[in-house]
Amino acid sequence: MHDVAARAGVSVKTVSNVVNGYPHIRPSTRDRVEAAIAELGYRMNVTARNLRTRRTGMIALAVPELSLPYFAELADSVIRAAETRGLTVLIEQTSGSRQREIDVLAGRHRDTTDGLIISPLELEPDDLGLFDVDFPLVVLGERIFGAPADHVTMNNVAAARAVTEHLLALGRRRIAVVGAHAGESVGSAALRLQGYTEALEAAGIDVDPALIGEAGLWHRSTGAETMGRLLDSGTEIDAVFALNDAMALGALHALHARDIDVPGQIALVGFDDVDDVRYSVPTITSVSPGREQIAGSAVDLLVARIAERDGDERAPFRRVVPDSSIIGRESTGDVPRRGEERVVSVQHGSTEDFEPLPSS
Amino acid sequence: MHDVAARAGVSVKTVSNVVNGYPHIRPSTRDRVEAAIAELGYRMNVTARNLRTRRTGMIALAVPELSLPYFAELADSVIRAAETRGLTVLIEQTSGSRQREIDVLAGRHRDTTDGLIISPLELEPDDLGLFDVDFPLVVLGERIFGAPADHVTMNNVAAARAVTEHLLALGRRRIAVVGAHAGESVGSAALRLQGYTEALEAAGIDVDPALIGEAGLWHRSTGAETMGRLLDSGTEIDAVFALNDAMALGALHALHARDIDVPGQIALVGFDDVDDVRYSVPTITSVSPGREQIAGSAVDLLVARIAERDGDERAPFRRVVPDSSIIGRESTGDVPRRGEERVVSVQHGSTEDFEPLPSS
DNA sequence: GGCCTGTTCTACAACGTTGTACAGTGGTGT
DNA sequence: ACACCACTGTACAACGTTGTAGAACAGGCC
Repeated sequence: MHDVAARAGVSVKTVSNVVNGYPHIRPSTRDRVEAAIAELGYRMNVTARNLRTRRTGMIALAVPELSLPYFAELADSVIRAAETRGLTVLIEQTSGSRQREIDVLAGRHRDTTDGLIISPLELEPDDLGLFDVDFPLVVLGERIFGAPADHVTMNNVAAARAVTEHLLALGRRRIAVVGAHAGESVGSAALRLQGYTEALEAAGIDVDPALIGEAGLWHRSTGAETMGRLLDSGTEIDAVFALNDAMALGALHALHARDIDVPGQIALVGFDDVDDVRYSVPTITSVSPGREQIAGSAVDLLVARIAERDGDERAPFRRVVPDSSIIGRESTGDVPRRGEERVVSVQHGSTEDFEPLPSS
Repeated sequence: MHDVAARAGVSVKTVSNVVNGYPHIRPSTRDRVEAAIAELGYRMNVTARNLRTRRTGMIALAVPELSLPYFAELADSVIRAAETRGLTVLIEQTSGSRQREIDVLAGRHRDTTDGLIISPLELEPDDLGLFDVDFPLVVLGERIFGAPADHVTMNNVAAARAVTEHLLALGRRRIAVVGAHAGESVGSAALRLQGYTEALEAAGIDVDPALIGEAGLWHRSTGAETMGRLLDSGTEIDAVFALNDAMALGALHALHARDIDVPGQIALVGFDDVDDVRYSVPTITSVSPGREQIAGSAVDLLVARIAERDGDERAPFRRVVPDSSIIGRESTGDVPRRGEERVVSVQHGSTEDFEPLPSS
């Protein structure tokens, strides 16, 4: 920058002003500076600017694992959303490690990023205090409610209820669940199970514990195992609600291994609407939680908090729930021809302010 | 850092030395400094250090899209490999845009990262000049050979040949290909097709153009379409070699839609060994290109180049080809029981120095 | 003419580290 | 007794940018 200034016959600060688009610059000066920049092939040193301005133009995204399709697609969406707002994304894999999630919240990337979007998998309501950080933060997911940070979450209960109602409407009565977490009252598992329960109760059907299949990690393998256990138990089953798509794919695998026809004998529904379920055999009906909206809202909320950083006004914490919808496919016999799909129902989202819960 | 120094009664530089583990420090001094750090809750400003040292501890990874499972899994592996070496990874999605790949090579993240690992999808041998950059660079993939940078690539020809030989050994004679790129002489498509051709010729079988299915983008959807076209063409087919797993899954979908039994009527093999093919119905035999090794080698090569930056010695450019193997599964009838898998064959990799090709 | 406002540019001092050069201090070998 | 070395710590000047304050000038208004 010094060299450019010398060559253009102006001060260093003027070069800085030109580069940053400061308006009050005589056109002739601007041209001279730009010419000098071009001739010398000058490029701004981003690190120095970061140091001086205390901004980096990067945000961190902490997700469990990219090898899980849901998070890979989420990361994809967040990166695109950030890009349109001029931000770069740094991805941190927490790998199902509680300590890694704590590290990230403790500000592992505080200096190199302007803010953090985290999708916690291991932290619990008891850890609410950890979310009281001094940098812009947006929380994703259903594990943590009431943290002192903006929150983007899915329409879990409503969507799960709609899924169950849909299966009931199709005449299914013995609806198994794959992926329950016994004893949990928060998290996707609990909320989706709640929707399931509500739908059954509304229909006057008792929840049969024999139909509730546990699965700790929500992977394809655990989905297959859990489905296998349910089938081997001898319980009568005519439909399966897998609490996410990975498990639905695993469950499908287990059903296939036992020569059970889907949807002929057993109907199957997943959750997340990842790309995979559109190409499995048969294709799987799933809940589309509004991934683009989740990513877009998360980035927007974070950008707003980053902008807020300079002043001293703090907007109230905000919770965003995007619209979700059930995409009917072959596994529920919802489509006339193979490969087709149709929106079976839509659950409307919402946006609201909330008060953080006190942390212990 | 000033405050810490004052509190500990030492100079700022001494604090710096303590933080950076400089050995010649009296234990008592070290203790005082560490106590002061703890009391004040001091944390080093990474940006300032980056500016001063011209190192960031971050590397960039440029891949087409995270929503493609192969790249999501690759990113996962690279992140883990980098982590064990104390590096953080910045992911750049090039989204199948030529311009984005050029931007990254032009040094979009030059200041914020210490080096770049790029997996080009759009750049061609004509663009070789773009790879002559002044920062540490490692190239992945089969599109670019001879660039002035270290290169990690798969054992494409050998693996494809082995796949084809395996299908021949199983008695298949009408082996279709899904995903060919007509007219290309570089890239995964050309190399894998070459392996296919070599195997057929070695077996004294003519290559039938009617069996070669084109597919531009290697997605599930294109795999399904291409498979559909091949089947509708009426050509006799008893095996399919999909040039990647995404297309294999799409092809499986198309086969299922026509009630064709796999492997009864048609055997199916993919390439990449992504997690998906272990849970499809049936499970799909695939080439495992050694993803962990690719990621590990790429990071190692980059780390070596980064270390080289200070001195003026330059090691010759290096090409690493990891071992690959064929994992036999249900789609080729290679396993006795459902869900099992076995290594059908292994192709050994190599490491060699090479001279870059002249760029036009 | 004097005052004010707006434009254009500059000088200086940060931002928070680390590299360099050097100054003590104490021990060792001759 | 002296030179020499290893250890321990310090002062200063960078790294490359931007915020701040203000100078110089022009034009408009009373």
